[in-house]
Amino acid sequence: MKTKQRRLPRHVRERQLIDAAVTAFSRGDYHTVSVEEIAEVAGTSKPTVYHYLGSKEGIFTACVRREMERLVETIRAAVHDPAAPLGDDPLHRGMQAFFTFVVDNRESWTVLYRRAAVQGEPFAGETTRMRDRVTEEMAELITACTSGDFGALAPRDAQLLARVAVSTADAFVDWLLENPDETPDTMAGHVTELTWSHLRARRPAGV
Amino acid sequence: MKTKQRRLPRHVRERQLIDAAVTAFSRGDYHTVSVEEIAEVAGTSKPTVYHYLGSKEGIFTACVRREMERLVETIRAAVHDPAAPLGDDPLHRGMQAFFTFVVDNRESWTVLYRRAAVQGEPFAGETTRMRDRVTEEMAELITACTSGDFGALAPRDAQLLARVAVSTADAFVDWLLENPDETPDTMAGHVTELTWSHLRARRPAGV
Amino acid sequence: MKTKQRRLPRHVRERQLIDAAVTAFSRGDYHTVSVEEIAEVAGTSKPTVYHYLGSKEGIFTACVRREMERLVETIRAAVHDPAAPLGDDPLHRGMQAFFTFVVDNRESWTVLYRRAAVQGEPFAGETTRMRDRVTEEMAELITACTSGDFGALAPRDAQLLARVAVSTADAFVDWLLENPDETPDTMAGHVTELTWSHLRARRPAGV
Amino acid sequence: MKTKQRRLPRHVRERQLIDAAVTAFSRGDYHTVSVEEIAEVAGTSKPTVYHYLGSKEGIFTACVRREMERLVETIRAAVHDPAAPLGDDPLHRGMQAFFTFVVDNRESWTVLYRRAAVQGEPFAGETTRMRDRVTEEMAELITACTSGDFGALAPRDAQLLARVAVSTADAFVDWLLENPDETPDTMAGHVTELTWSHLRARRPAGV
DNA sequence: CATGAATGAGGATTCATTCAT
DNA sequence: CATGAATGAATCCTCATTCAT
Repeated sequence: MKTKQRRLPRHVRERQLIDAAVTAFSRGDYHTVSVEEIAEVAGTSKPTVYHYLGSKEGIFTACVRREMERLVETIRAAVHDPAAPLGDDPLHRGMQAFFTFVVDNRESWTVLYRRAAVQGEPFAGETTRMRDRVTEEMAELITACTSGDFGALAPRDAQLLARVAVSTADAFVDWLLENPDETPDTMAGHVTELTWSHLRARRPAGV
Repeated sequence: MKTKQRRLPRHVRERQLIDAAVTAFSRGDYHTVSVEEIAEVAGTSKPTVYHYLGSKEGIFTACVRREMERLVETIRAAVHDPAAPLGDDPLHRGMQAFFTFVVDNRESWTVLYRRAAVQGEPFAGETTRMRDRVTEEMAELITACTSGDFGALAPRDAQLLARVAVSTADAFVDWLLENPDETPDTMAGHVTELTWSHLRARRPAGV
Repeated sequence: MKTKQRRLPRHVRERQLIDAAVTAFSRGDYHTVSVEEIAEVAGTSKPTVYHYLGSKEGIFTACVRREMERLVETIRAAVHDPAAPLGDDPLHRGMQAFFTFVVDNRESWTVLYRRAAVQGEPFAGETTRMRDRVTEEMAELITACTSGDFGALAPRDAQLLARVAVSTADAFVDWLLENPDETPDTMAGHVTELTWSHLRARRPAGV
Repeated sequence: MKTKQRRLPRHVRERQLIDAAVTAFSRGDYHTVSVEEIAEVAGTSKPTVYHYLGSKEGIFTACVRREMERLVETIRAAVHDPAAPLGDDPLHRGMQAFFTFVVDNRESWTVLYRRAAVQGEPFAGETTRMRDRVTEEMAELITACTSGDFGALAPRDAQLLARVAVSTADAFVDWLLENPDETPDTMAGHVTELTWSHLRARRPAGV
């Protein structure tokens, strides 16, 4: 039997709860997951969940917020990694970090990318905005990496490329799931290469 | 006043109902849309909806099934268009057909690609399977188009490419919505080009 | 066993439901009465109650509205009774009608006067406004009846008198409950007399 | 910042808590006010409240009990005021005391008269009984004051008069709130006068 | 066929109350 | 003593689904 840890300090319980919620929401739809279920996964009772996160919407938003923070932080750290060898492609490092995160935190990615995007929900506003941060991050990354090589990339083009990159990445997540011999690195390679090739195509003069 | 259409032949009524359901499901996710709402959009009463489609799950599945049929049919027709000029790229034609469909039937695409993907639902099995048919179609298309130029493309590679193509396409749908000056043709161009460039990258010997 | 009347036409059920709600709300507080309880009293299920009245607040408001309408109507009819003998005091007739109503509809009065007045509830705004209509009615009645005898009564005085009359009346309701030998007529006599005496006291020159 | 008062003698703490509870219960009805809210107003935590007052019902009852004690004491003191000039009407003094109390302790009166009256609550028995003590007090007062002038007033008549007096008084409370130029004294005058006039009416031979 | 009427089942939310520190 | 932490038990409300007309 799992020994229930009672009387936990606030921030520990809170983390525990969000962990549980991420797991739950990755398994099913916002509406399919009941608060009761989340409480069970967390090993607590419904009122406790409400006490800490306020409402179902609050639970969901908290998940998206926290996971997004983690993801963005991970990517940034990799991109700006001071220990990286000179001449190493930061775009590639960012992609690698991204894929590693996604593979190591599949549930997080599902919640972030698939669940947060549903329109017509009360929480749509906030979560969609947060979801878009990955794309923004990508766009900035791409802009930064390309500015030297091809002259300034139009912001709009960076946006489009970023979206393609993220979408592709998401497709790769499923792929990774079904093909265990693929690694985050391979995937990162593909996307990076794809992005560069796309860049070359859009800026033929640049080569 | 709403002119009630009584006594219509079964398949006509059924089509009307599915039309309504697609519209409704494109507005919100499975759980957000109530059967009552669907009945309202269709201009009938709930029992009628049940009479024709059996259950909410039945309604949803019927939507996905029908829209998928239409989409696949549209792509196939374009690819095998006997009126196409010789030397014209069938992959490009397929993409064009795809994007045109998506732009002209935004609701259908939303239901097909966004709503049908939710896991953890009773209907997940069937709709996911159907959703995958677009990818299959794409994979076949890619295989067919490339077999001549690069030698047989490994099925697995085709699969991966197809997924990337579809994901990218979906990203482009949002892009199209936000950038009205883009056209399905441009988008199709991008994806085709992307795919080819990816192909070249994977088969360096082919160039 | 009570044969449940199923499939009742809309307006019949609605009346039935409000009847039940009045009974229930007269027995306890807004919060003490559960919707389930109301449904039981009405011989239906909760969803039906919601279907017809929308929400608990809606149920309560509907009760107050309907009962207030009935009460005001009853008083007005008595005051303007064309069959009343000449020289008969309309104020007295109004009071009589009021007390008769209250005695015959004790539950209604409880809901109207005691339950509708609770401040700090979401419904407070509307119900308080309705509750005040009895006082308004009284004030008008008093003004009308006295205008001839004492010269115009200041609106403010009429207001105050009306409030006293209604308060007193409410006290009499309890009294009536505990003293079955008192009749609405006696009570009406007391209040009328009280009002007149108060009037005389406030307008000593008027006699 | 809230200065936490620790280690106060029991009865001081208790008084503080009841003060807070009266304030809270005057703002909303029994069910609308949460124990948490009371604790907040008192500047403590829920368990402390429970420690001192036992249960929500206990809190409420304690409020009613204490406030009733205070009110009755106030009236009695005024009625039996040894410093009162000879010939001064004790009934009037009592009324004056009553109104002054009510105006100075509006929250108390609200709790006492409006909140304690709800039937169908577990505590209804006790609080209603206490609430009735005001009326009893009034009845005794009236009996005492009239015994000399009109011969013994039947207890029943005294009861009825007392109720009218209290109801009227309550009506005047609202009136006072809305008409700041009225004073407790004026109000007391009205009620006294009203009572006397009622008495005269009931005992025509007495004049 | 078509529909107005009705409900079983389930989910979000709140709150009085109790421990363990 | 005092309190942060935790929950059992209700309560409001909604919705897919079924009859009877």
